[in-house]
This record gives sequence, structure tokens and C-alpha cells, in this order.
Amino acid sequence: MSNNAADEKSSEQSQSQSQSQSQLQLQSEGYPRGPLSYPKPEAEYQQIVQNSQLFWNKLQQFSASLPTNFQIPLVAGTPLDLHRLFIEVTSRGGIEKVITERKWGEVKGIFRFPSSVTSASFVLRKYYLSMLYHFEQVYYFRKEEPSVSVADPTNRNVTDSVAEHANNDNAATNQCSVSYNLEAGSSLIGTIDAKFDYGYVITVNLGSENLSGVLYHTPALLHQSQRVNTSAKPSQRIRKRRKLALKDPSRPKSNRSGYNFFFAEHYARLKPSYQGQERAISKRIGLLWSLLTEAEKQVYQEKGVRDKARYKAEMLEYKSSHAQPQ
DNA sequence: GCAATGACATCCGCGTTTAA
DNA sequence: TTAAACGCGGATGTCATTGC
Repeated sequence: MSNNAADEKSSEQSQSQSQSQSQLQLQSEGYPRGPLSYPKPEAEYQQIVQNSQLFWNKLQQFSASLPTNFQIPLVAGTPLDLHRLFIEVTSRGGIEKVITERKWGEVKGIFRFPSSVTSASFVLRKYYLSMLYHFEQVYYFRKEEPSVSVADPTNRNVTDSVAEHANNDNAATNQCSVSYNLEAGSSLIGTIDAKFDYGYVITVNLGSENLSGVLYHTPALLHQSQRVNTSAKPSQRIRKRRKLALKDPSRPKSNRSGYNFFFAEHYARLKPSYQGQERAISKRIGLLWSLLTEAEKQVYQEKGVRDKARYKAEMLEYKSSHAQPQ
């Protein structure tokens, strides 16, 4: 099928869509509006990978079934090799994996874009989402229905997604800010039209209009990350310790020296008067330590000795419980 | 010799997003 | 399409001491 033919077909579909503008489609970012069900794949994934011509034929046919214009994107003035992009992404487990595992750097490296392309990762992701995402779902994952779950490879929540769509100029049909003055806590009545991996396709009755949209389950991981974000950012050492703790949480904490106890005590005291001068605090505490008499130091040294004993005892127990059976 | 222990601002590099 | 802004995570710096 030629590009023109594809354009004409998508144009017709666009017109039919514009006739049903009451439909509220809360689509995920950049994803072409997909059909309720996918066409059957007409080739095996391996064939698509091995045969570039077959790939292009099937992609154009597939794109024609979607309400999007099929146009090969240019990057730095050069047509983007969508076949190569498809292979590189699917060989890494698909778009969701590439995004969540931050593998765009690897994919980007394959294309060897000129240095002038400063946002290659984002461009590749954008074009993949707009041109290859549904194709991947059918020819790689062999899905029969669209799974809009990809809304969350970026791990953002529904609120963010909706807010973005409300700000998206392209989302002509995504007008969340419809004339209805909805507020948090407003009640709506609707029906579930379909269920998919991460949520539901729903229709809500608003006056004389029926608005369709998607409800997502907020991933548990997202909740965790949000909780983390609401608190102060942990220090690099704390993150490192947490990493070590995750590796072996039962390992006893290292013992602290007398100076460690002295430092902790004085740090808390000096902090209010040394706002934002942590290094100055450290130097100050070092000076104070050097000015202590032996008797004064002894108080802290004893704490260190006790902690050392604690550490030794805990390590003995730890080692005996982790000893390899002979 | 390196890492850990207390605290965290600052810098840097990389990936993502936005505006023009 | 691209440059710039932005966000995030890791490394560093300060100190003394100790265990591995």
C-alpha cells in the first residue's frame, strides 16, 4: 500500500472519528488511537525481523488500519530505520522494558546519530510509541486487543497522565476540561465496556453526553516511589547502606568509634547555627575533639568500646548462623 | 588500603521533557 | 527538529577512628 493510500484511508477514519467527538479518549501519551481489537498478524515475528521488505509491507498495512498517518519520520534529515528500531526494541523485551530498564542509550547507540541530535533517546521513544507500539503488540506479543497498560512504562500515575492530556494540544478529543464543572469528589455513573491488563474502558454519562475513557490501576511500585518522593531525599551514603542492607539485611551494623559518638552528639547541637555549612561543622567538631582532655575523651571512648563489643558479639552470631554446612 | 559511621550541599553526567 | 532546561542518581568533601 502506498503512503497516499494509507493517508486517504486514515483521513476517512479521522473524519468518522470527528463525527463522534463526544468520545473522551484518555489515551496514553503519544499512542495512536487504536482500535478496540487488533487485526490478526499476517507473519511470524522472526519473518518480520529477518525480512525488511516484509516488515515494511506489514507495517504499512497495519498502520492503515489505525487512524494515524503513516509517514516515515526523519531524524537529522535522514529517514529513521523503523525496522532496525523495531528489532532493537523487541530484542530487549519490547518498549515497556526498554523504558523501565532505561535501555534507550543502548538503542540510540545502534543508530549512530550525529552529535547534533541531542535528544535521540526521546525522539526514538516518541516515534516508536507513535508508529510501532501497536505493531509490536500484535507481531511481537501476539495480542488480540489493545492493552493501554503502556501508560505506565513511565511509572506515572493517572492524575499526571490526565493532566498532561488536558494540556496536550493534539488531544483534541481529550478535553478533560469539558464544559462540565467537575471537581474532586464529584460522583459519576458509568459502565465498564471492556477490561484490560491494568484497568478498564468505561463510559460515563454526563448530561446528554456519554464520555468514554480508560481507568488505570495505579501500580504498587508507583505508590512506593511517590512516598519516597514526599520525604527528604536520602543521602548517597544512606542509599548505599540501604543497598547493602537489601543485599544482606541481617548483617550487623559496623561498630562506631568514640569519635563517631562525639561527632553525632555535636553535629546535632551545631547544626542550627551552621545552616548549609556541613563541612564547616565537620571541621569544627574535629577541632573540638582535639581540644578535649583525655578524661573527656574517655567518656566517648568507653561508648566506642561498648559498641565494639556489641559488634563483635553480633558478628560471631552472624557468622555462626551463616556458616556453610560441611 | 578501603569501607563504614554521623550529615548533606554541591557538582557532574546522563536521560527526559519542553519550547521555539 | 533541536537546543536548552530540568530531574535524578552517583560521587565528593569534611573529620577521626576502627574492622576487615
